[in-house]
Amino acid sequence: MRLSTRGHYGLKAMFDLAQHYGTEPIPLKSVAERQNLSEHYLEQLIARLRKAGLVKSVRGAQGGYILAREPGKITVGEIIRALEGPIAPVECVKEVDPKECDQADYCISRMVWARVRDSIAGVLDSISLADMCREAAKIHQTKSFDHNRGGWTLYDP
Amino acid sequence: MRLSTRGHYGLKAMFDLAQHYGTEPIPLKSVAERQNLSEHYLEQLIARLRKAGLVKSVRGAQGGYILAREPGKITVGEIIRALEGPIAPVECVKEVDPKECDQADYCISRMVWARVRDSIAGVLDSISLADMCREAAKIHQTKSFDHNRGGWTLYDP
DNA sequence: TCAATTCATACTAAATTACTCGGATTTCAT
DNA sequence: ATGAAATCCGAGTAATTTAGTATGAATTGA
Repeated sequence: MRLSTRGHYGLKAMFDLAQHYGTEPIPLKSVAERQNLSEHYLEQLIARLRKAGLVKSVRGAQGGYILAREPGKITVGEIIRALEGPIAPVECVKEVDPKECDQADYCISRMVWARVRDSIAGVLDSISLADMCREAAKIHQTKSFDHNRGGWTLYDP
Repeated sequence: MRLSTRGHYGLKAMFDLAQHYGTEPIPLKSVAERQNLSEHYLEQLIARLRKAGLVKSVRGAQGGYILAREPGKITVGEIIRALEGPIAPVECVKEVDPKECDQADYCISRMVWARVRDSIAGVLDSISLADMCREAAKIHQTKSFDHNRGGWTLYDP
């Protein structure tokens, strides 16, 4: 029940783009460095995301990638589906074009997997990139608690 | 986000044993036939289930397998963990012994996967083999609705 | 014009999957 | 006792997937 690195790394990259949303295009190189990923591998992942219409590219020098929509309007579910295909613990309960076996309508285990699929999709579709950014901001605040002063410090990059 | 056939087939086999619970030991051969699975492959899967204490074996002629506990006391979650290992969409949120990366405590995508893991575990741990048997009985009833008589027929094997 | 970038395709080593195969061992039934 | 029915065990293997790397062409701002 594992995600491949495609979904894992791809989400990291999209989160990185979300954190820089509203500025210039972000080159993959910097995404790869910040998230500690292979740039060449990321290229392949972002190609899928581009084809799915989740990011836009700007070619040439000073080019890079920007989210195709604002972070609040892109869900983790869309990202994962673009990278890994339809959510499905087993083939016969794929969200689109399921390959049903001949016992499909009385196969009980199939119902279990359909429930798992719905539960996964429910979580992924309920989280947007904006949610992740908010979470990151919250954590950053916590981490900058100043133990010497015994109080909160302002984040000032 | 796929389950391997281990979990998929293994659950089918356990469900089959559950439907025959309380009788003689069930040989793998018959399980394999009913569930349409390779007997040799099932042997490997059931070995894991036995080592996990979920089934008991009876060796020799007229031998076979029986559930180690009644179907109501065995959850799908236990079965899947025995066959596939700890539930974890990504390594860093494994239920036991997670391999955390150095950014573990401020990695936001990690939190997403932890929520997915909990959601999957929640579903799997909430379904017992007895639940599946009840579901099967319900469906069988529905399927034997007699459209000619316009009423329900009794199941009489 | 050059350096930074995206874009596209092909290749590959390693791991995993989904089995098969062969045989040893145990035990019931006759 | 013997044979058939079973579990048990470990090795082997073809196909697929994974997680990249390699190479180079095309695009574009400074």
